[in-house]
Amino acid sequence: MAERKKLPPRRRQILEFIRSFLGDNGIPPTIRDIQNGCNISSTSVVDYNLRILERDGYLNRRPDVARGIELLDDAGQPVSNAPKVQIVGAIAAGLPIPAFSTEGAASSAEFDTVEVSPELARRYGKLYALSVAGTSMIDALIDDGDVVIVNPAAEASNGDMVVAWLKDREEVTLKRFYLEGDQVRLQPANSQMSPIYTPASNVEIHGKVVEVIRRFS
Amino acid sequence: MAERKKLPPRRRQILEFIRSFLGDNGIPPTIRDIQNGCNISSTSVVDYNLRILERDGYLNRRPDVARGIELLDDAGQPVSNAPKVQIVGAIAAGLPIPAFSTEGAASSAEFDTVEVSPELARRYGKLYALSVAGTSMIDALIDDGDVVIVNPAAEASNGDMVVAWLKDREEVTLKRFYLEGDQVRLQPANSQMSPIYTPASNVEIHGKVVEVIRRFS
DNA sequence: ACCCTCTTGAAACGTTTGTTCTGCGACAAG
DNA sequence: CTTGTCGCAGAACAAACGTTTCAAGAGGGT
Repeated sequence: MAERKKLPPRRRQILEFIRSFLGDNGIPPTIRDIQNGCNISSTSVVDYNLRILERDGYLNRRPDVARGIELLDDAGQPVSNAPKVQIVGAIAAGLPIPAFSTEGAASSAEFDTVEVSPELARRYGKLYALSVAGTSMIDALIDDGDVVIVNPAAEASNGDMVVAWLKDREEVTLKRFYLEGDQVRLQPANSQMSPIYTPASNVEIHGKVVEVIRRFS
Repeated sequence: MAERKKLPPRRRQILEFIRSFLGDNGIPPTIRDIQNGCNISSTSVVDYNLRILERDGYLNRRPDVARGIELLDDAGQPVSNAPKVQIVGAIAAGLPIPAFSTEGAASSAEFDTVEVSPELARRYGKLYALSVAGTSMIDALIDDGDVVIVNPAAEASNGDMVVAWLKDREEVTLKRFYLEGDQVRLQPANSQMSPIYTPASNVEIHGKVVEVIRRFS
């Protein structure tokens, strides 16, 4: 059981449709939803393929239950509908963020992801995440291994924690943002550290930090 | 529309049942699921009450669709099936945690809650959360306002971040736990701070910290 | 008493939806 | 050629499920 072989296009299509239907509607599709969504001529074909997908561990089916399809992940666990945020790179002392291009790579399994609470994803739209390598952000109470959730769309207001790109130093930091005339003050969370003053033209705001997550073990 | 009045017991019961059914099965219940689950004698009674619940903004119904019930939150937004963790109290310098009784209060709306990623809830079973008041945990890189997710069931192993109750001081701290003979060493995350050494009998481990969440704005 | 709204009860109806049966064509192995 | 498996097609069946209708009790106000 649960032999995850390579999928024929038809079954890949069905699986993909179930995923998107679940995302759009919050409930699993019926056999006939799948039939229409995948341009299949008969419900028996859908049933046939679902049967195989179940045998191979891609999903569970509750017999005689409407919309009884339940997707499984690689570990055979029920898949959650929690939004996943891509970890687009690591942020480290003085190092630029690799692969920052938010567009282009529409591939899904390319990056690591973190699950965030649906509430977050609802409040802000598109989010991305950065993992923090090293203790360079320790003054912002952010440790090695922490994950920072960033809202790229937002305009920064005074007092916001932002991901700031310093052009002259070619480095990224997490600081509180204050615009003072045409100067920018970047204030570490730790008030004992001194702030960075720099011309506004030297600063590129890459986003607003909305959450920091630290996992143990 | 969406007049959220006080609910009669029957409708409260139905709403509660839908919530728990959704948590247990991942899909919404049918009319007859509700009928059986709430010991109601007729489907028309269920429909009658669902109709009112929809009018008052507690849920949406997709007409003629099996399991077409969608719960709404106070803001009229679709409610997520993300697990919610109760914030059972605040943890502050030297202050005991109020209302630590994990049992007893089975009421749902009694506490504030935080949504956590389903993955967390799957890995550990029951979780609770503490909000941190004040900067007493700053040495553990935990700020004022941070929320700490705790697994109460776990046995603490050396190196785990734990919620420790110090009987003699009558206070709670977050430290890394090391059992050394019959002594316990509680090590602050900040290595510049000195650890606490105390007899094992003086320490009560209230749980293992599995995640720290910091929200901005 | 009457009228009114809210709520429950029983049953039936019709759609939605999962299931099953039979047959067909493609293709590879023996 | 025969056999077997895989995938598709069409149709019909049966269970699940939302919906509707009609009736009646419970309480409150006039």
